[in-house]
Amino acid sequence: MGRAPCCDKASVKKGPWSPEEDAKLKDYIEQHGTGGNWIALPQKIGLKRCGKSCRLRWLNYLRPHIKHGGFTEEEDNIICSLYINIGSRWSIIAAQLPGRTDNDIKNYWNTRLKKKLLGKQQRKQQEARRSMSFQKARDIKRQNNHHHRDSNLIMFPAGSTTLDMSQTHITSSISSYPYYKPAEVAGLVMNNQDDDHHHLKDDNQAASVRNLLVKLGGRFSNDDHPQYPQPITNSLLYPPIQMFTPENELYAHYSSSIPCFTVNPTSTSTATVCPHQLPSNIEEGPDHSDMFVQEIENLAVELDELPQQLDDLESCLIGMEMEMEMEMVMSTTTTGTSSTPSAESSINSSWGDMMMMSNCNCNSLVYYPHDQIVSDYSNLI
DNA sequence: AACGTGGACAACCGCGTGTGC
DNA sequence: CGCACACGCGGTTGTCCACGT
Repeated sequence: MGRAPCCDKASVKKGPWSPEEDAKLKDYIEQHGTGGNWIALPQKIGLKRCGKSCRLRWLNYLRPHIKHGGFTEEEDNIICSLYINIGSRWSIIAAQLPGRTDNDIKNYWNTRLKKKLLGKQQRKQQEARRSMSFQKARDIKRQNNHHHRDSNLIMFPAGSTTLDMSQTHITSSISSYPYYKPAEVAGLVMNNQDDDHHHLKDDNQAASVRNLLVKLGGRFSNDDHPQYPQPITNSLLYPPIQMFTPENELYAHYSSSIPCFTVNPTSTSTATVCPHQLPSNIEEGPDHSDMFVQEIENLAVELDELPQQLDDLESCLIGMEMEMEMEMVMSTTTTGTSSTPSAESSINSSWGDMMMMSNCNCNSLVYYPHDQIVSDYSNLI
């Protein structure tokens, strides 16, 4: 049992409207109105059209004061702004633009505006990445120092060695730097209006993003470290003052750092994704397929830029190693004590091989071995 | 000139919602 | 309350046309 059809499909005409049909419909409605019943209207006029089709034709084309094409810059801005805040609710967006129909705006968005916006974002991202790649590595070091002051814990990769830095007597000479936030670097932290639409979709979006990242080979810091139990869904979304949609957040983090990504700069949960971990068969959810394709394309762009960024990071890491060694020497000299052999060994063997990623709440830091990333990238190309 | 391709736009379809009985 | 019906919305598909080969 399906839904009853609104009209006899066999006897109604489909396809483009002829000028004669337009004239009939327009004349009738201008003289008599719609009569409050679109289904009965075509029979009254003698049109072999479905009532819904008549309504659509009138609303989108024949109605007075309808504008077609020629969207202004101001209209573009309004559409973009509203889309970012309320999503694809075209009728609401159209209500803010006199003379524009929802169908028109929808088509305009899908065919032009979306591409225009993405192009702007990508250019912005590339500029931000280039100017920040060097600064990023320095911030990493500073963040580690900051983290040291806060929790005295550093989480290491494979084997998950946990150092209690309070026992190592290593003091930081840099103590006043703010935490590194990838999304701020990317310039994509956007102000968000308090909007029900997002609150309604928050949990689903968070779950979708998390699943997507996991499918991409990502993992969450609290997956490995259950000693830091963290709520996943809400932690991806707050504070609510910051914009969160799968599109811009994924875009921001896939594009803002290599080769690991953070889901949300303010989250207590960190996801890291390496391009080499892309599985061969990805099953994305139907609701994010467009976004997913876009992210894959973004990753391809990222891969092109990896060599230069790896060079930059390598240079920084060498500097960081030297600084670290000097700090240890100075600390040993000034305090007359040294770190425990095991801790010192872990530092020396791991520090230079790390690619770091951040967690702004500093519950844990997640690292990827530098050699592995270089090796995997070489295999990829 | 013929053909293929992609973009832009128009129209359709299915489903959720509101309303009257 | 439940049902039937019409409306409205958003996603999808179809059609036309410009452009490149």
